[in-house]
Amino acid sequence: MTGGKKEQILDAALTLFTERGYHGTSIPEIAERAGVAAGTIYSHFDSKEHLVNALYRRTKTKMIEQALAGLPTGGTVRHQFHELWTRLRAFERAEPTGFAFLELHHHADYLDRKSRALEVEALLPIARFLDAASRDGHVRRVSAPALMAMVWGAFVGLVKAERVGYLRFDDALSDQVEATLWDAVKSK
Amino acid sequence: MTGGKKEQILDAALTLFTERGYHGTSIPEIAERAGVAAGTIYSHFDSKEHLVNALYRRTKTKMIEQALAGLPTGGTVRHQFHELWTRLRAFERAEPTGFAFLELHHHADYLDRKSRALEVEALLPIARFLDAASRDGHVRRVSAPALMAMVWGAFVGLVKAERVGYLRFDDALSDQVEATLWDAVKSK
DNA sequence: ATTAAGCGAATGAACGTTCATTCGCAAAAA
DNA sequence: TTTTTGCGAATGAACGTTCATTCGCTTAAT
Repeated sequence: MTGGKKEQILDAALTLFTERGYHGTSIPEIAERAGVAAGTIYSHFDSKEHLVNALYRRTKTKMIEQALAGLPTGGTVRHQFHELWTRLRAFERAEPTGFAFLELHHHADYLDRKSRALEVEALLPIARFLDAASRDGHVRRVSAPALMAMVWGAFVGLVKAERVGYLRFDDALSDQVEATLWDAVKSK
Repeated sequence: MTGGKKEQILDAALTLFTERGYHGTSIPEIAERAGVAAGTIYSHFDSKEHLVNALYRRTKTKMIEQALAGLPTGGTVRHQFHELWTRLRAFERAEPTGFAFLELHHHADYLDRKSRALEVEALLPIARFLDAASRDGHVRRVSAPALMAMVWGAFVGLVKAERVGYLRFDDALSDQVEATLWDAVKSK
């Protein structure tokens, strides 16, 4: 079976790209951490650029499946928001390095067309949710992209603050912040 | 005079480090963009690492002076928040590349002790503002670091969304978002 | 005439990538 | 059963390139 080593390489690359960035990580370093020879990486990926794109797609797809796809369309808008928030946080808890990797490599210029297409696909469920909520007058009269950027930005801000040691993003804080942001977003 | 070329080098480095990252930018590239020889960079900075630290400090100091230092301590808390928001946005408008550079290089491992000390110094005025507001019961009973991370994160989220073309962060939107965030933060 | 500033070719280390070779194992031959 | 053959996966030394940094020289200033 060939899957074993390929996964090892992707896992090693995830850690190193997240810690030191794409250009700050060398192929020999990835090979060493993965426990394979440098040449082996090239029997699984055409180039360093193909590797980072494969990793980006694997990680982003996981996030879409676990956090964004199949959000409930029924129930109250508040409940839908709760579901989105909870799943997003669950994904970040389960895959903190993956989440950080996606943030760090967002719109990087070595991402190819296929990877960029995934970015848009990820935003679609949120955009649909906000559009529906806006149409029904449940959220503030602020443009959907702006609300999205605010809420997403706040979430990322909290995750980064935790990573740097400024706070602990535990369940209690998550509930408080969710309530705070909903208060900000909901129509008055 | 030596200042002319030094500034040119710093300006070139700011643009390139922001566009391609620290490891993605070479010294010869910086030299070419600055219109100086590669060797000249080394008569102004000991190394690439010293250069990025000098640039970080120059940029962060500007942001502290223009946006964070000397915030009003009198007046209503709402007015203080308005002042903070307005100055932050003014700085980002005046120096978009500088703002992006600081975001990108936040807590990077090639920053030295002096540079990291500036990060804390930058946060002090905001922390003081939030502590005072919290003591007087004007803001939500959520920890100050969490409120800070949320508001800062939302701001950064909007700036990033604009850079990528998802929205236009104009005065009207800025006012709407400021009001929205204050609504979220203020005590109920 | 002396000094300082700037230059850019030169340097060695490290990079991404290649490729001749080896390895481990399953199927075929004995 | 034991041996041989064949093959894809894995290896790591070696390649050309690019990197950060140095240094002997030229130019300009005093």
